[in-house]
Amino acid sequence: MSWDPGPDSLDFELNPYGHSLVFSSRYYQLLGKRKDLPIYACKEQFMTAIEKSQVVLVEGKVGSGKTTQVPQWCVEFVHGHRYQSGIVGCAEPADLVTCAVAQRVTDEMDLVFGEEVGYCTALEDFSTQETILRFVNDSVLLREIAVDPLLERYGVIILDEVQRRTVATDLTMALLGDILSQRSDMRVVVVTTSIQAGNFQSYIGACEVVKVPGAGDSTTEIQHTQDVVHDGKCVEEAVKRVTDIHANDGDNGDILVFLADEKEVQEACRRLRDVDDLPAPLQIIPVFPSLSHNQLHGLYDVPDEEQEPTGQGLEEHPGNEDTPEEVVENDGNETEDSAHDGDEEDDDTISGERPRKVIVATDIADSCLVVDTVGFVVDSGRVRQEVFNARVRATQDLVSLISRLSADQRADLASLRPGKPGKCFRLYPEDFTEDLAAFPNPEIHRVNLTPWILLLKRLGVEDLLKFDFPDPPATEFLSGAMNQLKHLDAVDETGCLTDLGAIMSEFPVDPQLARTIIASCEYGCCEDILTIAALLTVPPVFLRPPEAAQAADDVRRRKFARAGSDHLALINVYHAFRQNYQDELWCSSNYLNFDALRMTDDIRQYFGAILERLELGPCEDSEPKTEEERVKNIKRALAEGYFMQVAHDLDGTGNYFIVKETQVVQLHPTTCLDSNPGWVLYHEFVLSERNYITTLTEIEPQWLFDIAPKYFDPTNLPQGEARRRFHSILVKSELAVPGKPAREWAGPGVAQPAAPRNFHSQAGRGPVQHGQMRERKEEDDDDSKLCVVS
DNA sequence: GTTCCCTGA
Repeated sequence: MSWDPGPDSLDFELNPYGHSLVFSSRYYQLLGKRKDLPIYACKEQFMTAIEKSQVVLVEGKVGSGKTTQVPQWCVEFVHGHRYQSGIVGCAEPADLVTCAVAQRVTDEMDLVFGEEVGYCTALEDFSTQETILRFVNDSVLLREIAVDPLLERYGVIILDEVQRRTVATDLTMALLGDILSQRSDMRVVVVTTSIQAGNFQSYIGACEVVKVPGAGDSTTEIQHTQDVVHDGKCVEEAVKRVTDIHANDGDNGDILVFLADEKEVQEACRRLRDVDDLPAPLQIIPVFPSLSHNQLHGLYDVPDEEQEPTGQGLEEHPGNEDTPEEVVENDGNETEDSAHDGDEEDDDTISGERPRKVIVATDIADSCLVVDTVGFVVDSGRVRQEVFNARVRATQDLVSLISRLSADQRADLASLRPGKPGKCFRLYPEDFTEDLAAFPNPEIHRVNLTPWILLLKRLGVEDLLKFDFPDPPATEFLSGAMNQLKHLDAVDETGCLTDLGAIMSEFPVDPQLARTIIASCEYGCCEDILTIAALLTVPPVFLRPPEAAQAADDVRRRKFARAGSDHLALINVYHAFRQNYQDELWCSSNYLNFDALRMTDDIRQYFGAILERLELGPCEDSEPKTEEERVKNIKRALAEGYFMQVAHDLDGTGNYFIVKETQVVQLHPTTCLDSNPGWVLYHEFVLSERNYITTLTEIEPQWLFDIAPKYFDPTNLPQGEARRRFHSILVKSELAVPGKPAREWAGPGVAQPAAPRNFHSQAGRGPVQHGQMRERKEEDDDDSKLCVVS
């Protein structure tokens, strides 16, 4: 380790953690601000608590400084113990926040971003062996448990924003209980805006509790509308409210607007830019989760070169800063990873009068991103969330009302300016607040659990009913997930992980897709399936801007459509993108998402590296000889994973039946299919105005018997058309045993599950070894063994 | 004749 053990107090003049031993003036400048944070008064209490207790629960309102200060205190703790138990890991619920907080904390500690303090998200690992404080995305931490079951590199784990109740945080909290019992030297710090949001105290049991007193010197005045504002009117109403505030409320605090989703945010920003009779210019800043952290332009004031005139010794922090009036809790300080690539931001600066900011955000800004120059909040009270319908196994994106906790947090954000009161305008009537749920609904209650359950199985959880979930999901969710995993042969009849399931769990994708990737080795179409898998994993590649919808449709169908398969169309897009030198302009003129396509290669190579590591690869003898055979093999490989997601044409009118669910669905209009094939496999079933299945490939029903004979045994199917059809297919196929009545076809010896396949994997070579996950860069260079597709 | 993606890398 490259730092010297030093004094335990950060107030000492030498930096105990960094290479350069003397603190910069910037450090003191930030320290002054840190001392004003409400949480600063709790430091001693916290340090005593963590010495004494394995688990510390910290509760504090938004803006109290929890997210930036607690990790630093934990570093002091592990430093004091000479890192004997490990370093500090801090789990955050979103990538945007993970990186932003890491940058801010690096700055406050006067260290080097990516060295002593680093971060790790799905896409990036910006940390080293020397890192002592590592911010990680919560699902990345959960996956780390698979390779490091006792999380031995960490002496302290911080779970931040626990009240958001992401699946990954919930599961990690449950698993940590077990880890702590085996590691008496480890500490866990649970950080939340509200202990009540999950009965955390009774869930955790014995622990020390640190409650941060409220800031208290200013409160938010809240106004409600008289009437309900309907979904379609929210954007308009919010824009009107912003222009009103700007025209009439002179104290010039910034304005923070909460809308339901990215689409509304973009729409509101567009309208605000179009308003032409403003008394003074506004700086419009959209914020939503899929922004990359270097797109948070202007959220925090960034003087860049123009530092406060104090600046000596700031070389280590090019571009990192913020103004004195800003405290950032989780904040992203602005910018772009200066440390990554030195990208310069030429934002407006706050020299003199800066324009008033209007930050238009989704719920990601409820608690994770704090801007303390805000004086006005406009809250639509809504959020768009994915809701999984376990009965029909379909996702639905619904706009729902936020919880009272979120509503209160949003209001609190209006009064973080020292000594100045704030105002919150809620776009809903006052009596609505009584109908709001008190706390956010845990995500584990509303998403498809199949991938998460596979991960738990991989982590050695035997009995899910006995697993200590903070809030157990409905048994319907658990059994639905287990059934899917059984059909996929990922777990056996007794619920134990199979060898195939262990292999599937290596892939950071849905189990169906993992199964398809593995199957592609047998069908000699790895390269094509890896391309499809990568494209199904990145954000949608086809764009459809409202003003050019027709043109986008035309291009998609003319240039990329391929008979009978949207999946094959994706392959066409990928190759066309490469043939056109991965050109951004080419993408926009073809209505393709450049950012998504640019990510595809990395992900594709990563999946390929997993196959290699597992010693799974294309079988030479299964290489397709003809184009026709190649297409057929791709489709069959898809069917190996997605056989539970097939639908058949009911009557030639475009109404399709989902085989097992007796649901009638339509093919989504964006499909490239130009006719209505008899049988299709789909990637997703979305419930919206109508029931649609999307990303489709035509298949032959006979394949389904080969792949999953038991699943498609007619006697297991509901009464109806699908059953009749399978019956007749079966009669024609050689599987039919003459003279036996149909209902016995599923009997022993006739339609057994497919024999376990040889996955070319060496027995006993299962789990990933620690560290392999990040070694891919080297591996990738010699994957020449995988064939290249024309 | 029109869903949005919190996340895995």
